[in-house]
Amino acid sequence: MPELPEVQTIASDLDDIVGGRRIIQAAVAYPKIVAGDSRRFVDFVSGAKIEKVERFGKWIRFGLAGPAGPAAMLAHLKMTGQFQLGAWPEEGRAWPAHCHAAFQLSGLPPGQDALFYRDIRKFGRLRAFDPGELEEFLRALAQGPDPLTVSPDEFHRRLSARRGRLKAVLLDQGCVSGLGNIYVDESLFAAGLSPLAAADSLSRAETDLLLKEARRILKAAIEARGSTTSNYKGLKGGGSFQLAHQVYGRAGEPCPKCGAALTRRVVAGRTTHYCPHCQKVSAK
DNA sequence: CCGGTCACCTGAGTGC
DNA sequence: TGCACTCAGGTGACCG
Repeated sequence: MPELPEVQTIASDLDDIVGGRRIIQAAVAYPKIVAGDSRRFVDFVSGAKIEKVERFGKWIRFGLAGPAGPAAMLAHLKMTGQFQLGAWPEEGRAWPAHCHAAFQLSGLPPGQDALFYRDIRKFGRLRAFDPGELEEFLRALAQGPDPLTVSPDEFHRRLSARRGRLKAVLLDQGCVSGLGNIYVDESLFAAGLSPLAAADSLSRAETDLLLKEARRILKAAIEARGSTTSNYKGLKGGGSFQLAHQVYGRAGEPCPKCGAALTRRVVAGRTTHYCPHCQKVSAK
């Protein structure tokens, strides 16, 4: 579900609401939602203090201080993952619908004392790490730099090193991390570049423009708390950036720049929205 | 290295 | 109403 702006919103809401609290106890209702052994996961996080919550690509990282020393919990929401507050489910009490893990937290009012991980499609995963494991996991993950902070030099270098289509390369989290289907389509439209262009065909001026437009869009989307098109919401509510989408979900409507009908077709296995008239394959 | 397809799951929307 | 079918913001495995 969520891409960089939505994950950023969720992580920031989490940091406000659960940062500094202790995990009194934890429970897992659907063990597959946890990577590895779910009882070890519960043992690992129980009693730990949540130091801070941050976005890392499309991952959410909970920094933990536990009895066994510093550690972390990572969450990936995939398509439909969410966090929400509710009442800690005592033994035998029903869980809220589609909730698969729960964390009872210190210092919250009764009835709102538990953080739930909810995920309709169950694609998301939670995982807990000690410091060594985390380092190894992040190394294996080999996630690319964040588009909000990558330098124009490095962005150009990374695109130039790849022979795939622009759409596929921007979706690859090993190239840059955080972009997904919506924001790739919106960024390519803003930069006037075709999703079908070869990534290594772009001039330096074109990669500079693409990065500049992607950042402008991502920042505006973060301001708007992300895009809500079906069921995304942060702990403090959903976002409104879907109202600013220029091409995503607008196939058949006139292009905001030239008036030609916007197209949709599958590129890199994903539904792709673009203007066939003003998104060019590169002038290099 | 690259692209295409499927798998992982459930629910919403559409057309008959 | 019901059923069949398609689609969804992600990613990883597999195949040619």
